[in-house]
Amino acid sequence: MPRAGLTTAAVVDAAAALANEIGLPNLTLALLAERLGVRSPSLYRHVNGLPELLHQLALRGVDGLAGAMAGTSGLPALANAYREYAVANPACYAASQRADPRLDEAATRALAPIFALIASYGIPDTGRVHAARIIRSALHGFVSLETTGGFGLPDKLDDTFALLISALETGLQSAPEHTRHQ
Amino acid sequence: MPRAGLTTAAVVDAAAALANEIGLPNLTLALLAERLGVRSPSLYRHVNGLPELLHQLALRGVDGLAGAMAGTSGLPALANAYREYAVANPACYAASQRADPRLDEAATRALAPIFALIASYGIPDTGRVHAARIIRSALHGFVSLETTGGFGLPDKLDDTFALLISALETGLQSAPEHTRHQ
DNA sequence: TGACGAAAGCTAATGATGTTAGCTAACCTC
DNA sequence: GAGGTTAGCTAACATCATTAGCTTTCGTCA
Repeated sequence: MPRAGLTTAAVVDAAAALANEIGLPNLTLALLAERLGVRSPSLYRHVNGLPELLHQLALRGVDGLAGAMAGTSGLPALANAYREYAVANPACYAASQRADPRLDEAATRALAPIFALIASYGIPDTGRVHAARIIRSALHGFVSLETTGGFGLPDKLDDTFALLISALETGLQSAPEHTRHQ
Repeated sequence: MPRAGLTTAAVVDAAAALANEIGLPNLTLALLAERLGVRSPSLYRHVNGLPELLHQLALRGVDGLAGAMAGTSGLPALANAYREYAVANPACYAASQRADPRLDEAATRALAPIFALIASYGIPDTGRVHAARIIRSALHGFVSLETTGGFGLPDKLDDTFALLISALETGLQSAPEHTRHQ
């Protein structure tokens, strides 16, 4: 019997692809093993169980998001990069949204482009955390609803997203006055 | 052996309470049965399996959200009602966000207050679907991040939410011009 | 080239879960 | 108080994650 020649990276790759196809909640080690032409206990040579595999997918999601946003400049470019990554990798994106202390470091890195953007808006220090949360809320909310089919008909979603971005820009520019109030 | 005296409503109630405590993904029929002092097969007398139970929770979430928003007037009141319901019932809220054709009717009802609000903003017909999606994105994004612990420290989250609402109002008021473009 | 050791993948087995089938006894009704 | 309905039970099965331990492949080094 020939070997499958798996590696940790190959297993996580396959898991990401499979989860993106069938949805993260439907990802099972049994399915993944079948897809890889292997029995499920064999996966434990490369990945330390399902929770660990999910953590790897989450890491991939956070890093992928960070990489997608890293090169951008301006809110529209950043927002489009965020959305494109999430739509192309819905399972990794979903995995990355689970709270996990081991993700903190990568998450901070992923947030850097957002904070850089905020700084360029001239928002005072005291308002930056708020601004970052607002941007994340808008982007995550839209992307989450889009990838889970939460919007009814996906008609003209691109237009909605463009409007969301411009509303966000307008809203953020009006924010500094408010943030000084607290 | 005395009977537990369960009903469908009691089972769903307990499931909602339990799921709100331990998180929707951790809800299991075995745990629910234990909580109710009953063996898990007995639950099938009242609920047709786990998927059906999750559907009931989703229905509860949608209806609860609709009820919370129904009496409000103005975006801040609507937004606060939305957030309060979701924070108080995180599992039902999470369940309600799964795409499910059987939820469409209730979902449409739940969206009515949002469309009523939008109409009062004087946004033209062509922009209302966009505006509704934008409001849902902002609210769902914030609430989703809050309830899953997605924001790091929950410090001053109330302030962030207030700022999100005012940014949303500002952004929406600037939207009509854009919506006419399409 | 050939032996040796690490480790990839296997089978067997265990415990948790959801689910179905069928039994029994508690309750409601007449 | 008798009889039927049905709530809750036990037994059983399929699927899953996971562990233990065996086998055999493969790289390495004499």
